[in-house]
Amino acid sequence: MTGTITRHDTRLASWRAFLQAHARVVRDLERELQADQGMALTDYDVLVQLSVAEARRLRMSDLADQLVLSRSGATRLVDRLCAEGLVERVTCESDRRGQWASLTDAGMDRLRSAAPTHLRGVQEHFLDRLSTDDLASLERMLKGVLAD
Amino acid sequence: MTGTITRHDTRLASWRAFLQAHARVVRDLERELQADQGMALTDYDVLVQLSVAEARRLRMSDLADQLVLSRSGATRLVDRLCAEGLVERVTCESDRRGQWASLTDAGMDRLRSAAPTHLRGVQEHFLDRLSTDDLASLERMLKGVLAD
DNA sequence: GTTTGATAGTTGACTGTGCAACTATACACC
DNA sequence: GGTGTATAGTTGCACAGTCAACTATCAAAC
Repeated sequence: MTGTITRHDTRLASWRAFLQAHARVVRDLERELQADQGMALTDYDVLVQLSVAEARRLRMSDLADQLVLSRSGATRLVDRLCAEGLVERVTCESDRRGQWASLTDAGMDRLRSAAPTHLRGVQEHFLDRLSTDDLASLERMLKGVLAD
Repeated sequence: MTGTITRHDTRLASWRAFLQAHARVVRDLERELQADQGMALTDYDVLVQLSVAEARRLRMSDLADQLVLSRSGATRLVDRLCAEGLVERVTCESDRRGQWASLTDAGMDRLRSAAPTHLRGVQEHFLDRLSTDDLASLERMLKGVLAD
């Protein structure tokens, strides 16, 4: 669009802040969730995605897309959660190649009990540091980054 | 600060956009840098950090902090870069426990040759999708998130 | 109905990263 | 000067995630 930038372009400061803020906040949330709930952040994310999905289930590929994870990554993640009884696999009737990852009641309970820790963290490390207006513009900007 | 939030708080949309935007952009940059330059994004980040540091060197712990990486992670990362000749370890004279990770000339060259690919990606996937004003507010907001 | 190409998901081999435990050095205090 | 505590960095071990190769199924073309 504009000409090529150099390593000293001042706009890169925003990019670096973006990277660092993400890394720090996620690292802290990860540690807190692990310490208080013995749960990995990715596992939590799966439960959230399934909990808001239609019929509390998602095709493996859609889950992978939501989590920005490779398909094999999704396979193994769901493997682990199945072993814990939080998720179950259901073969898709209309497309026999496919699998639903479906949230069990135990999974829903686990999500409910882990949520307070996680949400408190998100609030403390992220939301409370931004004004309501800021949060709105942030959402708008990042949706622009995500577009197409 | 404000009362505890629930999983349905509307402010969480900003948080989710933040997570997804980060994951998508970083995944794309990672793939492009790997494909075009055979280099991992983390490796690139090390070279950048060292290149802008005083005397082009950084103590292991400071490097770990900059990269938001564990100390063992930094050790192994520097191990790999030393093996490639892009970085070298220098024992710190004033504190014999310490090590400097120091950018070699080869490392500087490698950075210079990889930069165009990376910067083009950052521009395309991130910078060009935001206005100059947006980038400024973004930087301000994220520095607030990083504060203290 | 068979062939051809695309898609869904899993598996094997490998890599990167974290935590906990460890070694070595520094610093403070008696 | 010796003792105790903190800090810098590395290593063992475990585990999560990626890419490439594979199997099974679907859909289209003929």
